[in-house]
Amino acid sequence: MVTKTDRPPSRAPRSRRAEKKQDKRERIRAAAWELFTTQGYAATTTKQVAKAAGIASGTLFLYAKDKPDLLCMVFQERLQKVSDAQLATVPPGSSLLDQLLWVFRGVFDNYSEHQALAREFVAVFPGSQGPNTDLLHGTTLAFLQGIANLVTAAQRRGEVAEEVLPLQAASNIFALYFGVLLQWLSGILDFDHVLEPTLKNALDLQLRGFYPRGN
Amino acid sequence: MVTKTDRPPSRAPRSRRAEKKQDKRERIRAAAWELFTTQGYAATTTKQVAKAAGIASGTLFLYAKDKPDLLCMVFQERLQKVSDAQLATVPPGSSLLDQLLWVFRGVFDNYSEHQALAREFVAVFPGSQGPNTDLLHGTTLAFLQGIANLVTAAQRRGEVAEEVLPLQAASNIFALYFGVLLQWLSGILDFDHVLEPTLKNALDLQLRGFYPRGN
DNA sequence: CCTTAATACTGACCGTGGTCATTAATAGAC
DNA sequence: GTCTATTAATGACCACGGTCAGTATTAAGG
Repeated sequence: MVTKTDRPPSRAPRSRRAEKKQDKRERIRAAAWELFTTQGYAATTTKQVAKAAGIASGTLFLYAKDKPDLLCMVFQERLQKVSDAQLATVPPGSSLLDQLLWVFRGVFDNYSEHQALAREFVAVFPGSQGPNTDLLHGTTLAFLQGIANLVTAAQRRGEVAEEVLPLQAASNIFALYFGVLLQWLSGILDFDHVLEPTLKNALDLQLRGFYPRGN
Repeated sequence: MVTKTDRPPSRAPRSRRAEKKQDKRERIRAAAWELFTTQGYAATTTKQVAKAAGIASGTLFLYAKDKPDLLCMVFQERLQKVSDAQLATVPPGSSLLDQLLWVFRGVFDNYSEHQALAREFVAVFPGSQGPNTDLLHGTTLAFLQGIANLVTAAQRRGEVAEEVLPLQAASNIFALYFGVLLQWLSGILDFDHVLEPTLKNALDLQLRGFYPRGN
């Protein structure tokens, strides 16, 4: 019998260690999500998360720099998924505005499922650091690129002027989205008004600048 | 002698209490600023601030809800001043873009004088609550209105289309400014590039949408 | 197999922000 | 002035996030 544990890690180092580490990561993420959503972020102690994940209290901080970074870990995965899902299913025939609203609707809906936690997240994210926060920044960048791609496509359709730089446009759009997100989660804005008048109006005014000049 | 402590607080209740309270507020603000700027926000304990202000540790939390709110207290005053100063001295003959850059230059310069602390501030501000944070929100609103006024003036000059809503415009502009601020203080952006290419480009693209449509 | 180096995990420990029962100060009524 | 009600200030106290010296686990070489 030559089989069984034959190929020692040919390239992908599925070493015992790496496997266990990945396992723990997942357990931590799951435990944090569960506790944060049921008890709230502030009311959950890091030691509770550690215990629920089956690790010692100090071990947690080998996987997240601190509590904020832990929260980012949880959201990184969710945002990654939504962002990919929405960008992949953009209605092809629609205007750029409608496509953007489609994308952001997905994101906002995702946040709204756990509004309290989302609130903590946006409160914490701008000042957060650490490996998971870095991951999240990467996700955000990919999202930005996705929006830029929508702009490029709109240019091909002649819907947007050639001289508009797609990434610059995406950056502006993202800033508007983020501003509305902050307003909503600070309680200044009600969820019912987020997408429909508020974000739409903001984007409308920005997109005015995209159209080919009326010559 | 009918003088001396004659008028009992006719309207403005300059009661002994209110006076002392105001005094303490100032002492706390001064102490916090001094310690935060010299030692850093994280390295300064609330008890240090209390001691430097000449009050007991617990008293501090009668004037600020928590440490973040204390930081907001410090910045509220500074931002109020800069914002007023810049809005009051806007170059009258310039384009809207130049006026906006004038205003934001003042704000950015102000932040850059204490970059490390500014960083902590923007990290903490979005999630902050409490009386001082509320004050700061008021200041921000006034600033927004100031920008809206610039837009209105530009409309009178025919530089901006009539159908653009000044407050909507101000809101979009502010979102762009805030985005750049976050980028800078997260280290993504160098200060030398903040105003000149980055913010200017963002505003340029937004202002395109303001101009009266061609023809 | 054994040995050694490297990596991962542990949990007692510490300083902090923030609370709250208690005490002090002030305002107003008489 | 004295008494009482209200508001402000105090600081001992506590739970938490985060650290780190010590221990266990795994990988690699012989």
